[in-house]
Amino acid sequence: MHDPRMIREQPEWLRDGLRRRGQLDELGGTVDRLERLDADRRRLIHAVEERKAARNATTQEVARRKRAGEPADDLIADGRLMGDEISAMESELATTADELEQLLLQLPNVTLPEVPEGGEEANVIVREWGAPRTMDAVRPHWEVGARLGLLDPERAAKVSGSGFVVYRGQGARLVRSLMSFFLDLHGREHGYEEVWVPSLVNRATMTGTGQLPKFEDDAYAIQGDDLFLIPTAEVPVTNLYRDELLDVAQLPMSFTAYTPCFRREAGSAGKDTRGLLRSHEFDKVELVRYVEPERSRDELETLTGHAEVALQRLGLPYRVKLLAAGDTGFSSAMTYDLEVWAPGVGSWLEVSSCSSFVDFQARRANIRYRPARGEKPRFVHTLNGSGLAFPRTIACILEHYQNADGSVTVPEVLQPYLGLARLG
RNA sequence: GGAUGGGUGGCCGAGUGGUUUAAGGCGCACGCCUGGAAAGCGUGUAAUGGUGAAAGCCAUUCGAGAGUUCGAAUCUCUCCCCAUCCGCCA
Repeated sequence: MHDPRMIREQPEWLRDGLRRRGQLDELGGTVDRLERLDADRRRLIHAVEERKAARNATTQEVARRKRAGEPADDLIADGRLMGDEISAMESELATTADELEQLLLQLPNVTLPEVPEGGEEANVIVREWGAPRTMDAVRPHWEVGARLGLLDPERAAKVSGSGFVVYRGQGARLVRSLMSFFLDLHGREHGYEEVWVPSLVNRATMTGTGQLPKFEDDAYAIQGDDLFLIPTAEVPVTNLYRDELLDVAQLPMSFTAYTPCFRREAGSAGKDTRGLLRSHEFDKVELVRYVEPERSRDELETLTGHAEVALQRLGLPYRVKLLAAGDTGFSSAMTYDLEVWAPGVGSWLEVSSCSSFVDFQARRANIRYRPARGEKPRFVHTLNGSGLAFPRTIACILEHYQNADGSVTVPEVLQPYLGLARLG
């Protein structure tokens, strides 16, 4: 969410942000409407507060006369009249403020100046690491997984439906190994505090990070309890400090968490769903940072670097893609995707998305800090990124490390966790 | 699921219709004291919105919403959340 003050102070900045996302035609009218609503709102506030100040003065005088034993009936009648005027104007104000907020919640974040304009065709590969393996004689991971008994898609469909995964035997242990490896890497080496958080969260939490109200259809809701299954650990972890005022000495704060992630994937049914490419439930280790505003740009590089180390240790060739404005998520100001080459599928798979949200989430979630004693509280900047998502990482391991005999060499860094050098 | 008790500023906590314009404490800042420090003493210390060049002024905010009233932290209603105990239970 944006600062309402920005509507009147920098409406062109907002319009330009929408233009760069390619959404000016769609949402430009909203900005016009917001400008009118903001003017109305301030006019009403002014009028209401003037009446309230007058009523307060009257009320004080009534109190004084009562104590002095003097009659006050005339003032009480005045007060009643003012009360009626105030309620009329207040209800108009409430309508205006409510509409303003609803519209404001619909506007995406404005991307940073260095983010290229346009849609996904304008994405930029900023660097590459490792040598992609050719597709010759490499089977896709679902075939490898079936042959080695790592996956059981039929029974997954039976117990849950399409879009769910059952890992078995060495496959199940591979999942557990990744969880330990990623948490150890970020917790012990990169200095993140490891946290273990609920997978069910309330409505306020989902609103704080921007999943609600706009994307309610994408989330699984729990019948009868107004709770939601988290789509990512970003949601509970970023909301740990919702409605808190932090001391500047606490910053930066960084957390890493493993959680399952649940996504309805409404609207993407049938797209890239083979094997482990896209499912309704998957596992992920997430990185979340709370930082001072001045540092958030640098911190995005730091966080992205931490996610990259995970891929480097696994020896998987990847590329870093800076998303163009139109491809950047609703809440994000700048996003790098990490994509790993999957030689069996023959495409780059997104295994991490690292974003700076600047103050967009902190404003919604009301996470502030005091820069120095006596100074006004400011919103922190929040960042997060996957470090990493498991299923596509597993897909790439099964393809990149595939041997001619159908077995798969376990990346060296995972061998102590898995207790195996080879799958199959 | 049942019972009881709660939700007040950065934190703790008093407060049952009008000097609450939210007491007091902790923490913090500054000053006094001191060789220096601690202790002690004194002073100050909420957020948000509106307005203003600024100082300031005005308004709002005591879990949320609605109501009663000239006036609500305080009374009424609805809802949410938390704690403890009981029940159930991995």
